[in-house]
Amino acid sequence: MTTSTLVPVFAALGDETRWGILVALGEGDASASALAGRLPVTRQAIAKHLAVLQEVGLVESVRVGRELRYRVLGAQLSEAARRLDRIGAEWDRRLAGIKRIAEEL
Amino acid sequence: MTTSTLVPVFAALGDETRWGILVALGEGDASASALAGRLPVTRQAIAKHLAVLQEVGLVESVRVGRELRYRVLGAQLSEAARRLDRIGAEWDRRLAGIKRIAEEL
DNA sequence: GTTTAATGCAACTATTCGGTTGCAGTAATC
DNA sequence: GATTACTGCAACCGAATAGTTGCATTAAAC
Repeated sequence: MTTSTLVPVFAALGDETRWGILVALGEGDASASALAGRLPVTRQAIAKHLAVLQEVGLVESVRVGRELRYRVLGAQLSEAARRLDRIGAEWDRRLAGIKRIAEEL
Repeated sequence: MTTSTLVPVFAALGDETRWGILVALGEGDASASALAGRLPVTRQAIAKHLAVLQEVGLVESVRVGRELRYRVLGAQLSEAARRLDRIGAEWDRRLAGIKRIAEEL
């Protein structure tokens, strides 16, 4: 159960502004400047958030002329979801086992 | 797509120590004091983390004599995973749509 | 080539957060 | 009832973080 790379992903997802960015990017790829026009924070704040999101692989960037466009990587979200679900299921299995043992006493 | 209650859950999951607590609780229910014996932080630090985890519904507590035992709620993890997966799939669908439109130009 | 519009970098601030120590309260146990 | 062992609360500290402003840089557009 390697949670090594998983924890930073959740940390990245644990911020409202970053979700605002992800949702905005869901409408289509956009640059930090473009996003700044839609969200109530400065371009620089958004650039920092995008760096965090890119660091954990939730977005990727592509140069288009003089702008840097960002794209959401939905597959990475699904991957994190899959791993989380397996951990949750494992815990339920163990708890069920513990409960069964307790009831047999 | 109500992410309202979801974001704090991810914030809670974005900390290594809290994962340590969750994993330890996976071995069986335990009190903050008991967990302090297994993890490299003080009982009070663990108590704070447990409060965070309980706040977002990832653990629940039960009084047993003079101790407060905590239990992991794996189903909550799975629920969060399910919601995350749906969001990821939705984004992939949108991106595929955008890509298709772009290719048709 | 000058202008324009984007990104990159740096410094600074306020707040949050993870952690600690210390002590008060409370409920079993003997 | 005194002791023991757990929880609860509060103050404090350092580091990280979310945000800002300001300026330098770079590349397109005219």
